[in-house]
Amino acid sequence: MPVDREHVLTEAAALLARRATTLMDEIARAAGISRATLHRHFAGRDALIRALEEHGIERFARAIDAARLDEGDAAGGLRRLVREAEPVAGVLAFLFTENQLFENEPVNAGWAQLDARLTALFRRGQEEGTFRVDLSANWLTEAFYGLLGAGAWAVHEGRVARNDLDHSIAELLLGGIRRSMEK
Amino acid sequence: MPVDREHVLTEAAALLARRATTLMDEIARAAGISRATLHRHFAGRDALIRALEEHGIERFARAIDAARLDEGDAAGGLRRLVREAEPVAGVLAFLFTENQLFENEPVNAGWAQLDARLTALFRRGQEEGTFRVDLSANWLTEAFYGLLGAGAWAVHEGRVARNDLDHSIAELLLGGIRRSMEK
DNA sequence: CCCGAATGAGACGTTCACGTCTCATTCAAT
DNA sequence: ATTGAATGAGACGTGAACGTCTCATTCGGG
Repeated sequence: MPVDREHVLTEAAALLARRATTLMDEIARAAGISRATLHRHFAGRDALIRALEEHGIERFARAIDAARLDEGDAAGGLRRLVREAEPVAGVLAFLFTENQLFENEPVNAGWAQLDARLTALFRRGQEEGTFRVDLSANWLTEAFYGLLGAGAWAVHEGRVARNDLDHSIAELLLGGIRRSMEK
Repeated sequence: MPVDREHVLTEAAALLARRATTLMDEIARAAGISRATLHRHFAGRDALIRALEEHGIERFARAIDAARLDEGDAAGGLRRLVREAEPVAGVLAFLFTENQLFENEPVNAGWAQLDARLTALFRRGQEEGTFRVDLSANWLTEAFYGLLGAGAWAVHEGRVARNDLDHSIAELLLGGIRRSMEK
């Protein structure tokens, strides 16, 4: 059967996110293929990482598109974003935690653009008066990545049900831990 | 001059959190010592990682103690915890993101205990009625680590001022992004 | 001032994962 | 059934980082 490139990248991201030194052999086995085949599809470890970056950035960009951040109120956009980005969370977690990889790389540009779109969403919410202004849009962007990564990991470890993930992330981000009267 | 063990560990954590494959030589240089001296103080790379785990767990345990999680309401405890844990955030970020290191390790026990203390705090808040119950205490614990790590990273990258970090983390966790009427 | 301890610089051998290659086997399409 | 492509299993050489060691130098206490 032909190798499912998408599947390989997903498995690789899940492993690499939590142990950047994961062996090529382990990645191959996790993806259900042999090390030889892994090398046939990705020229080497570096090429695999690059593919991971490209793949993650592209999928996340599509998720942002699908979330239609400009429509409706900012909170709704954020909820849609969480839902759309959830399948990419594992890859994003890897790129986010290990993103010193980009140093002096052109890939950086693509990443910065995605950051900018997120930041714009938060800024819009602040300007519309629905998001608090004592937390900077930059920080909210970072927090988004952090929570998404933590969520992906929690699901992977079985501490959170995958079905609850969207709700757990979006609600914590929007409403916080404290019980609120206005809901 | 004598080697400042604490300083070496802090620098090592900062580098390793971003790139787990950081060379021993780079760690040594970042700490301002030679590779030879680094090896004189830590038997090897593994020993350095172990020391990092031990050090991080111990410092975080002290932070939890200092936060007096049992006193007052849960929200206050969480605020104090964020403040006390902030100096350890860099080390914790490394341990949290790279914590597949513990597999089948006794160190795991120490971690589990810290986790339990955090989870207990969130559960207490839920039982007292001040924390929402639609987000599990386990998830809140994971989210705490995620946000702390993201915060440490954001400060390191200059996207958030260190002075704002406590407030940024604690307020986002407690109140969320959405502007609330009840404050 | 002297002496011991600690450090820096660098050389050296070893280890281990990587990347390449070969060969047998399986799979899919015709 | 046949053929070509893709895969799995495994061997092999290479390279880079590691850990150890030596020697000169510096630092700090007596």
